[in-house]
Amino acid sequence: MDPDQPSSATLADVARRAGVSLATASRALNGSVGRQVGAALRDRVRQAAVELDYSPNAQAQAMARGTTATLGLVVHDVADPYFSTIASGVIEAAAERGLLVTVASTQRDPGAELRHVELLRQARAQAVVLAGSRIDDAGQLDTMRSALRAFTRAGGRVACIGQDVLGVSTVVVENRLGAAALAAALHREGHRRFGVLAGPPGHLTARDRAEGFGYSLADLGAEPSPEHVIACEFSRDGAYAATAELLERGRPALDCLFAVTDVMALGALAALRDAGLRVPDDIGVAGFDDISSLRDVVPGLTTVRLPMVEMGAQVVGIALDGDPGAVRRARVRGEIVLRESTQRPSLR
Amino acid sequence: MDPDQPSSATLADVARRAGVSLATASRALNGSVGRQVGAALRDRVRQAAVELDYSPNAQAQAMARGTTATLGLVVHDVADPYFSTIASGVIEAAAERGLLVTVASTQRDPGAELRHVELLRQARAQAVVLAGSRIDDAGQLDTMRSALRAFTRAGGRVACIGQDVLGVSTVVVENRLGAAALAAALHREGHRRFGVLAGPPGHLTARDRAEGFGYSLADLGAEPSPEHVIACEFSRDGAYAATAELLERGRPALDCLFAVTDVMALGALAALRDAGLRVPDDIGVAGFDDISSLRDVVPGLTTVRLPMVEMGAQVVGIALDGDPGAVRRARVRGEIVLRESTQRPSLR
DNA sequence: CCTCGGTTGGTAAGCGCTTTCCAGCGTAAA
DNA sequence: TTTACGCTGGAAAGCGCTTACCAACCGAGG
Repeated sequence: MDPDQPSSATLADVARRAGVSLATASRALNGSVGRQVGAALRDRVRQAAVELDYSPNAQAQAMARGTTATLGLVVHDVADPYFSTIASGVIEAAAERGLLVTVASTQRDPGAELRHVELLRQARAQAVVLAGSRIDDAGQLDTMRSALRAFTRAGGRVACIGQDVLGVSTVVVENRLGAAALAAALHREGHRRFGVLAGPPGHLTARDRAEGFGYSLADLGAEPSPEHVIACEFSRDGAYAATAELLERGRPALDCLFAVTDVMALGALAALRDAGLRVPDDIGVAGFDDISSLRDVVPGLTTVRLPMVEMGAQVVGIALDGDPGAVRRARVRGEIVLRESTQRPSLR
Repeated sequence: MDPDQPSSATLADVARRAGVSLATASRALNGSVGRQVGAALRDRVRQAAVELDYSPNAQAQAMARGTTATLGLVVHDVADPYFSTIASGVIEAAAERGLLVTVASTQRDPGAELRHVELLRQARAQAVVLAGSRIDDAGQLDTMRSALRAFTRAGGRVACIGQDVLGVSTVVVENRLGAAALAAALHREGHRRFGVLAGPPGHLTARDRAEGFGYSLADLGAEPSPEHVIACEFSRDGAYAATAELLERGRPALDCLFAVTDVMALGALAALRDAGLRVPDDIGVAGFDDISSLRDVVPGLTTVRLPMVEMGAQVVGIALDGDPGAVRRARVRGEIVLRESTQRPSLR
């Protein structure tokens, strides 16, 4: 209790004060399995612990027990509502299991992602959860695979949300199906001429969504023309720029623009607005994800709803439950949400 | 390298393989200060480490060194863009210092907040950062104060973002000033009759903003009438309900509605829209925070911009730098951002 | 040639816990 | 009464590192 000695009481202090052995103190406070401590001693130990304001050293416990109470979450960007919502689900599910979550935000830098997996290995996290699209780059995928293998070899568990390309347990997001269903729904509403803000070329999530959308339209005989499928950065600004460029190349006769994320759709909306086009009257816009804080935008954004909180909770289960070696998979499908942004009066 | 023995190589393994002592291996890999290891031995050790895919056990290092590389962040709700943006700043600044960030989301439960501070103490985190408004409850504040004191007594550092009421280092958000300036700006634009969606009664951030707004208006002779200052939940839905209720009580002759956060302003906008009122033509709406993903909403939301990423970075500095005992303070002011949501044509 | 300071490597003592193993004890079974 | 067994408490061996402290050994200065 010495105020200027910055270190807390140890179990040994507690044991001494309670007049018992270290073993008894440990058992009284953290009750190892199959062992009882006499009521009198137990209370004396607890009392001593309170008096000394004892706080067990989690590092020491981890060492002795050989296991930590940590789960690592690696996302591309916590500030992005998609990831922060997933993080929310992960943190909640982890808390229910008594785990603390270490969050790393890589800003889409594959190197940083790798470094964080290694850091989490050093931290001996029980599991690492990778959220965020993979990139189509064999080298990078390989490096990540071996980093993850090293992690599991050390006894850790791994799971990811997104594409099933790493050979680990995965919450597979049915991006292609969702985008295809969206395309079909829009087609059903009368849209025929589509533009696609397709995101970066190698970005698997972006690609799956763009391709699923395109394939579905092709089946319906309304495949978007290649010059209306444009790559862009995976962000609001990227979509804004791409949309602006599209408009500059002469106003295309499009019914609807599909952006592979809601955030990008927002950028498209802004660009269209700045160009003097009205949505949905002049052109429709659809997104993907159904970010909750964006549900109130006007016009209401047609999108594919992903249960992000549940996905976060689910990936924790997939990572932690079941056989350590087993590779488990869960699939989540998006739900089409049609709102005003695609309700073109002229198509009614 | 035994594949079915799930535990990684230890420093001892590395030392053995390199044919050196534990001490030398440790020094070669993590170079303790003021000690050199001969080049030949050093390389042999590094080589052995690579061959064994050695990964230092962070828990063991923490024990031996007496310090961890962890920072704890406690927020009310990671899914809320305000907090996730702050988290982004915190995580980035922490990463620059080689710290991993453990994020806890309390869902606004003061008990959970307390429990997490205790968990972070057990984890011997270098610092804990508390983001999120305090509640005006002497008992709760006291409990938190003593939890934080216990944390610092154990050698940890503490800082928070928001109100300076816990006696710890704080990034003080000038909510009153910001709200007052916003009120003045709106008054200057011609608004006179204001309504305020004031959030929950004890919520200090909500209160500061609502009061700052009201006081400023009082100075200008335009104090909102008490029945137009309504308490509500600190959420989109809370604001929606409150706005709807306000409208039900007979459509008030208001120029402008001030919601104490952007997210609440969104709820207000939705309620007004559902009631058939146009913004800004029939009534203006202003928020607070300037959430970036909301910058594209239509009508553009007048608000007070808070540099949330910077605040996150700053609170890390405040927590970690300088004298351990010192209580430091930084102040951040909001910047008024006038957009269309308050540009009432009739007031021009 | 001997001593001395500066290096570099090794030995071993922790860091704060958990848990195995053992001893002592009271009670039930024989 | 003796043997056995179930309980409870303690001693001590780690868990995987870091870091005094110590012992060689180097070349340099006396």
